[in-house]
Order: sequence, then structure tokens, then C-alpha cells
Amino acid sequence: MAQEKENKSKSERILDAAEELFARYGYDGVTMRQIATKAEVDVALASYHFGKKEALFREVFNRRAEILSATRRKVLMENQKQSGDGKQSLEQIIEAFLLPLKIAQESQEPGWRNYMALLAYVLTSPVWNEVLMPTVFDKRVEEFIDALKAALPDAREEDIHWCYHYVSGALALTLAQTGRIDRLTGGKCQSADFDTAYNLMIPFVAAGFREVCKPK
Amino acid sequence: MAQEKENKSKSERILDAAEELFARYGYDGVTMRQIATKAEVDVALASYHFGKKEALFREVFNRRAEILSATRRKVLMENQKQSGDGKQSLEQIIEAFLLPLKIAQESQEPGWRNYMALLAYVLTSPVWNEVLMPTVFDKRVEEFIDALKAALPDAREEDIHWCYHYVSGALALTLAQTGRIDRLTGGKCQSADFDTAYNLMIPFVAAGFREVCKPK
DNA sequence: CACTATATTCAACAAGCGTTGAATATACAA
DNA sequence: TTGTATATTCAACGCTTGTTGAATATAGTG
Repeated sequence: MAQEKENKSKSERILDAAEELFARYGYDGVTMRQIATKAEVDVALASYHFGKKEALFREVFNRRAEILSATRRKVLMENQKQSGDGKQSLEQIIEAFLLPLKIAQESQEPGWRNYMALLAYVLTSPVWNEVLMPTVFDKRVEEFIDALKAALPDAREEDIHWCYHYVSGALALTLAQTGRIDRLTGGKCQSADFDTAYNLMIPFVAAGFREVCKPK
Repeated sequence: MAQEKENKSKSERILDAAEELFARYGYDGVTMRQIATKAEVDVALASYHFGKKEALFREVFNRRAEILSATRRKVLMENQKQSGDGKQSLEQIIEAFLLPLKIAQESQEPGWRNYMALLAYVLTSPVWNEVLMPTVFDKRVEEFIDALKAALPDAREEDIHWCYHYVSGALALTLAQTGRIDRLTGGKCQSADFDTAYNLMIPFVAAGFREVCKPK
């Protein structure tokens, strides 16, 4: 059951409203007043709780970033432990990378869907990427890359990184939920259908990794 | 040899400046005054030539969109003609899709680099995607998808579209030039290195297509 | 109760925004 | 040259922006 708006504190409502608006319109496309209106609070309250607009944006981003990063870490390590000495398959590693997003989305909390789009915004923004990605997400990526190296011992490191770059891009566009695939397919495929997007992404990128990183 | 700023008309300079700024900071992250300052013209001149700010943005986007779309069309059709009855390989099709970007970048005109980032911005923006992509680019995508269908006659249409979605994402993140891959690799891989990005993308996504679209 | 800290509202600020109309400069045809 | 259309500048408009300080409400503590 979704929580009622009245049960949430005003500062939570501000974060939720900001999350939804920033995700869709970007940092500069949203005003403090729009956020306050959507949250049904006074304009000044957002500044009182979070300080400057940029600090609010960072708070919105970090709130779920840490949750996501923590589960990502857990899943990756459990996976590693479980496989013991035996190498993990590429598919396992990639699935472990995507699993936290799946879990978050399955919580049914609509805020997570907005956050996915916000993450895509930050990932693809030349300005915000270097500001927000290093502090939380980049460390998990290094662990992910290490797991890939172990699964592809003969691969050049640069090749692995480029392949990860493609994964990251495919993922980002999925999270962005632009609605383009809906339009191009006349509704047969849907941006909102994260399950299918993830399920097909795994074999797609696994095969890509194998091809690019195969011994020459 | 790059054209001198003084050789360009003021309206061209406005378009170039707007292109660079919009690409990096997004539509709402740029003011008319910033554009005018960068173009070294009066603020009012941009409005005089292009009307509203949104119209200027559209003009910046469309200017190179039509060039890109035209060469994309040409390359795709020549490729089809050349192969005659024999099926084109996946790699050929994908290369044809990427070739116009390669060509544009090889022109050495710095404006194209900015436009690539602008294209990534529009591709990943939930707001601008549906406004700007249908008019020019979506048609070329349909042709691209048709070529893929011919190369993968047994594939489900939805699978092909999802795979194209992944290609589009990998490409978008490349065009965005966020600098993340530079950071993650300590400079061993570079966002600016489009050549490598394209060359590895081709086998990567081709293998992905084959895996996802193989007969079950 | 009174006291205090926190939360929230209200009104207003200076700064910056996109856009416009009138004034001026430039280019070009007659 | 004069006349005319286009290009460019200048100054200013009404409006919105993020942020703040003072005033008020609320909650918790003794």
C-alpha cells in the first residue's frame, strides 16, 4: 500500500516533489516554487530545510543513491562468495549489477521510478556527472569492473571499460523513460517495462562483452 | 582549415554559440544573454533572427539534423543497393548507421562535436525527445530497423526494437561526452575518442543482436 | 503553566530573465 | 545621390527567479 501524502513529513514531500520534477525537467528546468507547489508547502520551507537549490538537488540524488549503492555492494559480494573459486559467468555479474534496480522498482514506490529518470539525467549530463557520480556510484563500478576482469582474464582493460560504457548507456536510456521506444513500436514495446528491458539487456551485453573481449 | 569567427555571419555565430551552450548546459541552463555574449552580438539580435528562445533551440537542432539524416539515408540506401539480393551483414548495417556520425566528426569542424552532445541531450530528455526526434530522425530509424529485420528474418520485432534501444543508449552516452570513462580509467579511455568508441561498438552490438534474436 | 527549539508562513528583496519597440546603422537598388 | 529594406543596437518593460529576515505557529521539556 502506498503511503498517504499526509503521512509524510513536509521535508519528505519536498524531496519527493523535487525528485519528480528534476527527473523530468532537469535542474534548471525546475523552480523552487514549482517544487513547493507540488509538495503543497511554502516556498521558503525548502530553503529552510535544505539550504540552496543545489543542496536540495544533491540531497534528492544522494537519498536513494546510498540505498542503491549499498544493495549493489551486497549483491555483488554475495554473488562472489557464492561462486567461491569457480568463476562467475558474465550473465551472473551483469544480473547482479542490474538486480538492485529491479529490487527498487519492485518496491512499487513511485518515487523510485522518478529516481531512475533522475539517475539517467545525471549519468548523461556533462555537468552533473562529474559532480555526483564519483562520490557514491563510481566505487561500485570499480568492483563491477573487477568482477568482469576475473570473468574475462584475457581481455584488455580498455576493452572492458568500453563495453561497460555501452552497458551504462543502454541502461541510462532505459532509466530515462523517454517514451521513444513506445512511439517507434506503436506501443508494442514500452519504456515503463523495465522487466523486459533488463531481461533482454543481460544476454545482449553478455554477448557483446564476449565478442569484444575474446582472445584475438 | 577552420573558418575564422569574423568570416561567419552574426546569425551563424549565434547558432554556433547556442549549440555549444545548449549541448553542455541544456535548454534551461542557458540564457539568451550567455548566448549573445559568447557570439559577441547584442542580446536582442538572437530574438530578431530566430524569434523566441525555443525557436532558436529548434533551429540549432534542425540545422545539422537534416544534414545528418540526409547522409544517413544515402549511406543506408547505397549499402542496400551494393549488396543486391545478398543479405547485408549485421556489422555492415550498424556501420552504415554510425558512418554519418563518423563523417561529420571527421570534418574537423568543432561545431559537430557540440552537436553530438546536443543530440545526446535531446535523445535522453523525456521532454525534448518527443518534440524533436519524430520530425527528422525517427524516419531514418524505421529504415534502419527494416534493414535489421531483413538481416534477422527469424527475429521477433520487439526483440529487434529492444536491441536498437540498447544501441541508441550506448550511442547517446558516447555522444554526450560526459568524461566519465576518462575518470574511471584514469585517462586510458577517452570520451573524445569517437573512433575507438565506434569501432568497438560495432562488434559489441552485432553480437548482442545475434544473441537476443537467435532462433529459440 | 512558562520556556525553548524547531517548523512554518509571510512579505519582500535584488538580480536576472526573455522579449519588445524605437532608434540607428548598413547594404543595396534605382 | 535618394529611397528602402534589412541588420543591429540601445534601453527598457513586466515578470520570475532564489533567497532571506522577521513574524508566527507548533511541539516538546521543565
